[in-house]
Formats: sequence, structure tokens, C-alpha cells
Amino acid sequence: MLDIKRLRSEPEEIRKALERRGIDAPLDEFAELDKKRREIIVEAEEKKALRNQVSDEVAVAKKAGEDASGKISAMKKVGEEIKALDLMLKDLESQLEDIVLELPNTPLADVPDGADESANVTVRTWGEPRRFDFEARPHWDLGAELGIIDQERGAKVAESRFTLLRGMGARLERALINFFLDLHTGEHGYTELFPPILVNSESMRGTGQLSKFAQAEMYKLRDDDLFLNPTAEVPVTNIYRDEMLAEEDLPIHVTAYLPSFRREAGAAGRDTRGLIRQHQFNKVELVKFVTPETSGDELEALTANAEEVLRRLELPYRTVALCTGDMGFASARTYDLEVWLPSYDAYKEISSCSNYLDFQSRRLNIRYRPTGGGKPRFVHTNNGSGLAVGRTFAAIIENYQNEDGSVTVPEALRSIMGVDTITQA
RNA sequence: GGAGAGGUGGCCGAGUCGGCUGAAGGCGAUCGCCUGCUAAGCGAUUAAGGGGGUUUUAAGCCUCCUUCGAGGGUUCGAAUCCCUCCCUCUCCGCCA
Repeated sequence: MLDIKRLRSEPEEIRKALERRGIDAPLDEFAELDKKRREIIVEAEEKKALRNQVSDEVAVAKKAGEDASGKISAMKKVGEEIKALDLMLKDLESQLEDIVLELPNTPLADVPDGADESANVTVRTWGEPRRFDFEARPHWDLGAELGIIDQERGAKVAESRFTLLRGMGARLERALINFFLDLHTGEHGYTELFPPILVNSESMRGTGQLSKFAQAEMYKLRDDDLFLNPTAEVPVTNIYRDEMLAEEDLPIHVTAYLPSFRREAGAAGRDTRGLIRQHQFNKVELVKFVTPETSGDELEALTANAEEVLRRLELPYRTVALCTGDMGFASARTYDLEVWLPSYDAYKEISSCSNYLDFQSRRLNIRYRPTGGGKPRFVHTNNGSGLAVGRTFAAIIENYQNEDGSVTVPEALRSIMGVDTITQA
């Protein structure tokens, strides 16, 4: 959420910033409610101060054995007035909260403007899309033929958009997870976590997954206040919810492999084939908790860490700066990594790396105490996938396919896979 | 699932016949003194959030309100009493 003080002191800057995202923020309504709120606070607090003072007098009088019944009955009435004011206040605050929680983050100044992905800006491209001297095939066909991807049986066991991996397919999935984690922990300095796969509603709310918009995407358990993890960002970012960190603790760089689940409620007809859009998918997440001064550089580094995975796998990709209209709700800057996918004849998102500034930590109440004392400050958070496993799987099958339908194993995975080529079992 | 104990500030930990306890004490931290350096020692400061005032802004200062797991209730007044919920720990049960 945005800083209330900022909404109050620089509403025009915020209005302009949100307009860049195509949002007409109800800031006038906010200002009006906020003004009313403060008026009531003043009134209520005056009465509370009076009550506190008289209550002390009652205590003194009683100790002295004097009669205080006049004061007591007067305060009884004041107490009722306070109760009424507090009720009004509560109502106003929930109205204010409704407004504030619906406001997305303000984009950083140099984020490209635009309404949709057509305005995104490619910041770098790595590798050349392979030119095939035969008819390249999509991973779902190759995978089925190789016997490593079985979508029919996945659907039988669960439903469509669930997949059974078999043999070298299952092994490739596992190899990718290991490879990602080993790279990020061994060479990029992240600490590996394995968080709960079920998360409670407070955690979901903390990272914004329960907004009207996002809610329908989530699998909810019937008998418990728990959801299936939609992205490791949720359990990982929430580990420090309501905590006071020390500046010496920062930066915190963590990575986690976790199965993720999404209902894909609004995605009917999109990416229906193959592994691109599944209800259950594996992802290795990168999350950073950092000081405000460093979050920009930290995002660049995090993005580079995710890119390194694609380079080691020698998969052609490009890095795209999302425009204001295409960025996620909480983000102030986002880079998407897009891998070349021959079946789509296009680059397809495989990672999304964002700087949330203090937008997330404010809502989650994650602060740190600066070295040398001083007021607690909100940390900044960064987050990105490093990478989505299923999409990497698909990219490897397609980019490394051979004319005979076999798939060459990328150099970097051979020791984990134990073979150089995936062939029909 | 059954029985019991408990949830207090950055951390630990006092606080039951409800009333200068927003909270003793300790640790940690910061500043100062001391010291050849370090350690030890001495002194001071140190919860957060929200209003109002002051200030050109910020900082600072003054003042008030709220907060002792969460929510409700009783009361002039609640960390202290009552209710509901959540969580943690111990024992038992079950179990990979």
C-alpha cells in the first residue's frame, strides 16, 4: 500500500503517477474522508483526555475517602460520546482503507509509459533464436512422443492443466530445480528456504493476493483458513511479517523452490497446450529484503541472477522493461525475462523481476532499525522468478530438439541428468 | 483429538484483591567519560503508531490519544475481571 502521509502531502504527484498507469485514483474522496477522520480524532481525543484526567481525580478522591459520584456519572456520559465517535472513526477508516488498498504502486520515473505490453521496452537480447533446418515441433508433441509428458493422465488424476511427467521428463523437472537452486545458493549468495505450501489468509492478504481482482485465482481449502500457495513470493515474503529487523541483517537474499497453484480462472482458451499455463507448476523464487537506498541496484542484480540461469542453459532470451500499464499492482519497476519459444514463434515470459520499494513491506509491516539508532524504516522488497520450471522445461525441449524427435540435454544439466540426449524410452 | 501452562517493549523478563506501571529489572543498542589498544567500569538516553501545536520544509521541541496475542464485554477507569478466537509450550493419543 502507498504511504498515507504521501497521499496527504503530495496528492498531485501521486495522481500524475497513477495516471501513467491509466488509473484515475479517487484522491479527492480520500482527502475528504481523511479530513473528516482527523476532525473526529481531535474531538474524540479531547473527550478521552478529559475522561482520563477525571478518572485520575476519581482515584484520588476515593483514596481520600471523598464522594466522587458526580464525576463518575458525568464521565459515564462522556464515555458514551466517545463510543459513538470511535464508531464513526472506525467506519471512516475502513472506507479510507478500501480506497488505499485499491491503489497500485506508483511507477518509478524512468519506467516507460504505455497502456499495454506493446509499449514495453526491450533492454537487452541474449542469444539468437535457433534456425531449424527441419520442421520444429512444439514441446507438447515432442514430449508426448518421447513419453515424458503425459497430459491425458494428468487430467485423469486431477483435471486438465495438470500434467504427469514420466521418466526423463520427471528427471528433467527435478534437474532444473536443483540446477536453479544450486546456482543461486552456490554462486549468487542466496539462502535456500523451503516454506509451507499452504498459506493462511493473513499471508495472502499481506502480499495482495486477496484483492477482489486476484482472489478468483486462488485455490482455497474448504475446512481451513488456508490456501494453496500461488507463488513462493507469498510464504517467503511473509516470513518477516510484523517483524523488526536490524540493519545489520540486511540485505536478506533468499531463494525457494515451491510448487505453485493457480486456478487460471480468467485464462480459458489461453496457452491451453503444453506446460506453459498449468494449475500446478514449479517455480524457484528469488526474494530480497533490502534497505531503501539499495533496492534499485538490488533489482538489477536479481534480474541478472535470473538471466544467468538462461545463459547457462544457453536459451535465447530478452529482457523487457514493462511499461506502466503492464506492471503488476505492487510493482514500481518490473523486468520480464522472455525466453525464445519456437512453438509460439515468439519470446514468452519465464520470469518477472520487480522492485516493490516499500509498497509490500508497508502492508506487511516489515521494518528495520537503522544502525546507530533512529526511527524504524520499512524495508524494500524485490522479487523475481529464477525461473519458472515448467516453462524452462518447455523451452529446453523445443530449443534443443533434433530432427529425429530426440532432445539434446543442455551442457549444464548433463551431470544431473545422467544422459546427453533424451530419447524415446 | 484430550489435559494443563502461557502469550508484555529490539530481545529476556516483573507486574492478581482494577486506579501516577506505557509498563520494575536485565540484555542489547546509542552518546559521553575513562583507557596505550581491546576488554571491563561509570553516567545518560533508548517502544511503536496516530492526532494537535510550533517550525519556510525536514529534523527537533511541546502536548494529547491509542497499543501489554486478536476481537468483543464489564467499569468513571483494565496488561490486570468476563466471553470468543488465534498462536506457542508440556504431557497423553495418533502418525510419515
